[in-house]
Amino acid sequence: MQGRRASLRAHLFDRIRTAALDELRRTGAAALSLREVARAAGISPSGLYRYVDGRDGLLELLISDGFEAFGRAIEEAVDAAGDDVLARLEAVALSYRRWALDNPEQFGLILGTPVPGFQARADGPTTESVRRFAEPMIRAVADASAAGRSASSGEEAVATDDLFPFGPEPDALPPSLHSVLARGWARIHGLVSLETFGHLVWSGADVDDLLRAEVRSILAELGHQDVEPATRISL
Amino acid sequence: MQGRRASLRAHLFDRIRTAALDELRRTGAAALSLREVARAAGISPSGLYRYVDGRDGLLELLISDGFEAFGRAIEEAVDAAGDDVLARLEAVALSYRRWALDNPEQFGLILGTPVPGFQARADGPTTESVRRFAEPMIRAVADASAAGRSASSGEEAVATDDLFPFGPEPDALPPSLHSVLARGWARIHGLVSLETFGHLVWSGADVDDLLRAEVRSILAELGHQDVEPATRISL
DNA sequence: CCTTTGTGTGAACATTGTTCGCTTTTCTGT
DNA sequence: ACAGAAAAGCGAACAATGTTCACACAAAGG
Repeated sequence: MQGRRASLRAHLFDRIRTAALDELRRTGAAALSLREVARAAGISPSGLYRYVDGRDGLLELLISDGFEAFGRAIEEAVDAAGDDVLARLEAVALSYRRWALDNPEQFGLILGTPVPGFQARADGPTTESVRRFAEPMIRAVADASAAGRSASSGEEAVATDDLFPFGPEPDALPPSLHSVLARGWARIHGLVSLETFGHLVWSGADVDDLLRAEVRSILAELGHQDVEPATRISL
Repeated sequence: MQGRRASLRAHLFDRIRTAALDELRRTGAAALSLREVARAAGISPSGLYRYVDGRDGLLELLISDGFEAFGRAIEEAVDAAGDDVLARLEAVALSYRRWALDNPEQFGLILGTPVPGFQARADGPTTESVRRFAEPMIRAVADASAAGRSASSGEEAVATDDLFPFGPEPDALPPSLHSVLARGWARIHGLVSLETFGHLVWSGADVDDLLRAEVRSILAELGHQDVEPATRISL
């Protein structure tokens, strides 16, 4: 059998993966101990270096996995949301929040304060994971943008896939989408990260409600007249 | 002289302060070394414990100082912005961004991923600093909200100070302000934190422009008809 | 003046990340 | 099939970290 070594290696690598994730969940990224991970995986600290390039390598693995899982969660939510543009965008926002609250340490690791020494290399696995993470969100916003444009101009709606056939290359985004995408993402991420990191406790607000308001506001600004405007706040 | 000891102590404490801040700026919060701070301050590691409760104490000091400085920067900007509600809110957003970009490590420390063991005690200095940090932003939003209400209803504008005489107690905020405050802050913070942490490089967007658009959007939703609506994005 | 209180030191300990030789196991080419 | 190459894992070692503790010394106060 050719794969005796390979299969053992794959097995151990999985044990390391889950051990690292457990440790991250328990103690957080800043306090993540390589030796502890090695203990939990049943390997010597030095042996870990055959699988992962030191502590930073461990973090890179966790970051990549984190983006992957985060993207999958969003994708599943938006897929389950049906065809309505509003429902899909709402699914993005609410699943974004839920995943962050359910995995605060991972969320902090991948989108919070960057770890000091670490910089994702373009060839590393992180880059691809980030692409996969961003795709469902980009799609939802692009759909909403296209639909809004046709709704406000009375034109025929154009299939988004024809407009944005971004495949493997992520640079194929039309620049006009950049700002609306950045603003939309930032609105969701702002609320969610503030809440996840504990800075929104003073307001007793239901963050899900705030997110829904933001989604409606985004759609309204994109030209969707059908969606009721964002809740007008009166004192 | 009664203050021989006290003045020496105050002097050394200042050296520790600046040494810690330097170290934070250089290496980041996660890699902040108590021994290095002690070296830079010209004191033994154990001697530091007479001034600060270990590494967490050092972080608490830096967090408190960070909120303080951040709040001062915003306050100065909004004070220099004149009386126009739009200009003041824009000053909040733009100074928020500038301070974050100028002090990324401090920004990450106080508003990014929380440090694992640390939790601000209600009696600690952090609580008061946070209050001072939030005040100028709250004021600007409250003013905008009040002005927007009177503008859309045609009523006489009411001085904000009469409406919200929040003094020392921060709980005196009217609950109706909570959601608009949270959403406004989140929009600014979302853009700024994403940019500061390096997650907005793909969009070549000018974040200042995005922030201005958000400020206008907030004002529009608060009932300011005079302000031009947020830039309508066309594909 | 003598006691009490505070200040800073140095040695010690446990724990961390990382490197380096060494042994043992698996693969590979002839 | 078997010798040589490659890989895997281990344990010892090293520097550096946070924290504690007994001790020496300076200041304060009756």
